[in-house]
Amino acid sequence: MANRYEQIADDIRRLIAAGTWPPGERIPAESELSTRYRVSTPTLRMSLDLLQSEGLIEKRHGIGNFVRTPGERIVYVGDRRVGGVGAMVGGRVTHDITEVEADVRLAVLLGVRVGSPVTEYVFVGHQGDSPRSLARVYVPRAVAPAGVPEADESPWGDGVRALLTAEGATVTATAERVIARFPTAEEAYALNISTRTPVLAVERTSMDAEDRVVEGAFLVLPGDGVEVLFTTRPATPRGETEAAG
Amino acid sequence: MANRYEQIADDIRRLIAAGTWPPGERIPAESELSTRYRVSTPTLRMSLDLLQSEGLIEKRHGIGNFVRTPGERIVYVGDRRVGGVGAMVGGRVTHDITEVEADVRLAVLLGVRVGSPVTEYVFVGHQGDSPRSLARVYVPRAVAPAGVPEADESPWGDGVRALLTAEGATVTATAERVIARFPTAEEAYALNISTRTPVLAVERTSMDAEDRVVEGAFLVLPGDGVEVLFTTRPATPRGETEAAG
DNA sequence: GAGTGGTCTAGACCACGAG
DNA sequence: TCGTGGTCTAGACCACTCA
Repeated sequence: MANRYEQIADDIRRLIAAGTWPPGERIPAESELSTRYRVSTPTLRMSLDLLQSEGLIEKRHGIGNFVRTPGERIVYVGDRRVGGVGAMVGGRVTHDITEVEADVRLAVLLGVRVGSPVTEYVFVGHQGDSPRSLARVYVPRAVAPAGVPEADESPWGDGVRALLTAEGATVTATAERVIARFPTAEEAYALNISTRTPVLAVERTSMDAEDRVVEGAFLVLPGDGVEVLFTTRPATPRGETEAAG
Repeated sequence: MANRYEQIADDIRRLIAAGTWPPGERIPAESELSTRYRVSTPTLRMSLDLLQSEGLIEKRHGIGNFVRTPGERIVYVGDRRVGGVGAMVGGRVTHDITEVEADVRLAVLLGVRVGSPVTEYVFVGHQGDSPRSLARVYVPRAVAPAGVPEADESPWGDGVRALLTAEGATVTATAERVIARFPTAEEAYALNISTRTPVLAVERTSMDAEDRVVEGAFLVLPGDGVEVLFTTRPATPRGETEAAG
């Protein structure tokens, strides 16, 4: 026999599938649901945590829990960093540039010495009101001076790569390492998600022909609203509508 | 001010880093920790959930919580499916073959009609005692008859691809879609993880030269013990030792 | 101010693993 | 049997959003 909170998640999942609450609509308040299912608050919240991680509902603090529109996931396409189906449609990207010194983590990522000068570009991608991606892109000053990416509509830092090419540091290879974890407090705040929403953490390094690391990045993408897609060639996207069954 | 459970997670993280509890060792029981930090059970468990998702501790029901050995993550290498550093070292792979009919989800993945005959290969990769990967690999019967992958030490179904080549269905392109979510009850059971451990879910489709889908797979990898690596070329792996800082 | 989700309490009982 | 982690209760109070 399944746990109580899984039973409840199953039931709500079924109700959403049946169209009881259409996409975009608010589902009953947690207090009402916990009364209806005769469970306590933490138990009900475990159910909602499951549904949220599946991308079926979206939590909005102080407002309510909402049924997600299917296919609303934005797509990070590995290697070519091109927006996929619905990627950043009507979206907005904010960025910020700082000069920093490499800490241990950065030094390992970029293959430079601790304390080396590095340019940090922070991109926050928004879809509608909510932030959907956090990208911290780093370029060693030894590779290229700090520059302002122009008209950058990419939330993953494409503009930075364009700058690199202009500096003669063309990217010929990319490695991307992906793990699933919970966000740090800062990441959760920046992405406006709960600290208990799983995120995809992508660690990217770009190298030039001499195998020198010319760019590194830490990407944090909310698991409930983003997918990462890797293909061995340009590829025609197939059935992207299958949200999360 | 950070939440109480994040403060506690920070403190335990610091103690682990300081070597108070060496890798492989049990940390104090949850009841003791909740007494020490003067918090209730659910609060303390939220802290441990964070540490678990970072791969710092491993929970064993009925035994205790253990400090993970750093660099213990196994590596799924996208596109070429080659074990990376430490991948399946001393590991063991079990597999199981069944004839099934395509349900809706499978039909979408493989581009076949619902009810079409499909061969299902289930691989469970183990590292030491604990399962670390669950791969469900599907091949339409129209592409190739069911076959037994020989001496398959790959937990991702490499042997199946070898079979396909033998049948004249050579894979020329692969697309891999990655999301982060919580596991289903079945997945959590198969992987021996809690239902609140984030997992990486990889949906893979392999195509031949005619763009026919010759293989599809659903991979479920525990977020706390696996990473997914994608590179644009064979690549020499760099500093894989940085476990999860 | 009213309603919502987020955090937290101080326990209880169950399921699992080892001796 | 005993100690462990897993689930769950029936509340409380805080933080956020909107009218």
